[in-house]
Amino acid sequence: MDTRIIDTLKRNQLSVTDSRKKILELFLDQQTALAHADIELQSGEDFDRVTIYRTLQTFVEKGIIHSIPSADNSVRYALCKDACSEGHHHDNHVHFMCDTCLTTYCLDHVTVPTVVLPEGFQVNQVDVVVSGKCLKCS
Amino acid sequence: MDTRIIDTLKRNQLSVTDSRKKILELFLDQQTALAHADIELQSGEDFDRVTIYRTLQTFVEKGIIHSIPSADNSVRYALCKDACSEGHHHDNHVHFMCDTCLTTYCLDHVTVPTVVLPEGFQVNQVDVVVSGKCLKCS
DNA sequence: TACACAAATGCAACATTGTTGCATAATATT
DNA sequence: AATATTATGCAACAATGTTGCATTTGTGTA
Ligand SMILES: [Mn+2]
Ligand SMILES: [Mn+2]
Ligand SMILES: [Zn+2]
Ligand SMILES: [Zn+2]
Repeated sequence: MDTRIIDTLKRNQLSVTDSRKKILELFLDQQTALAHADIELQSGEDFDRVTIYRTLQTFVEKGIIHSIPSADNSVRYALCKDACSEGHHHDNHVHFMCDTCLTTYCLDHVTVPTVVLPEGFQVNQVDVVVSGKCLKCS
Repeated sequence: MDTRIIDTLKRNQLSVTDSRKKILELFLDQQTALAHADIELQSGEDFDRVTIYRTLQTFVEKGIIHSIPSADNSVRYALCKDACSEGHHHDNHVHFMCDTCLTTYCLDHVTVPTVVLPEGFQVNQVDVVVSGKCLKCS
């Protein structure tokens, strides 16, 4: 059942450990984004905070998850569904954060628009974060 | 010379205090965004950290400055140039954050595109944050 | 200008969040 | 099974953010 989890870890040359399996499982179970605090709470068996920080960092580097900017000093993370790889993220979809319940969604089917910048600015990545009321909170 | 500063404060029913004058001055002098830490450093005369937090919060509420989301857990702030007012921000321009020098720019002339969301999502605000290399770092 | 009221500041104490080094434990390789 | 490699947990620390309260400062009025 967790072959998908193990596969993902191995494909990314990561050793298969309890914390990595559990944290990756959380992301797979969830269709919304997770903050560090969410993981700390939901992981059940408690891993050290430091381990969670390091695991998230590793997953981002490997292109397993991507980070989502926020205006409230709490970055969230979500699974990469596209073909992201080490150092190369291609998650160009829009994110939605509910003002009420703070749930953050990856809107995989809403792609980020092209933005034309003034002369001199070199675009690396475009993040679009929409806030408002989600389906449940309307 | 600082009549503009005093005017802005009075127009927003804020009493004119040293810290508010100084912090607002910093924003007026600067064309880029400022994080809490920047203000603490640049304010010269040292105001208590708490005062800076509260001043930033007040300025955001009054529509004097707006906050800019980031993917690195450090929200930045910049002057509102549009007609923002208490509880009603209208800063619908794109922001640019340099990966190299971390400077954050308000691209006042680049307006955020319209984003069409799936059924059920109610849009309140759209934030577009572009990262890459700025003019100085190219 | 002096006074009284209202509001902002500074301080202390605390909470939360994030970072680093290192010994130990777990995993992968042979 | 033995070894080499890597991740984990712990401790100690740094940075960031929050709250209550006494004191100071600013504002409107006498
Ligand atoms: Mn996403
Ligand atoms: Mn701006
Ligand atoms: Zn919601
Ligand atoms: Zn730069």
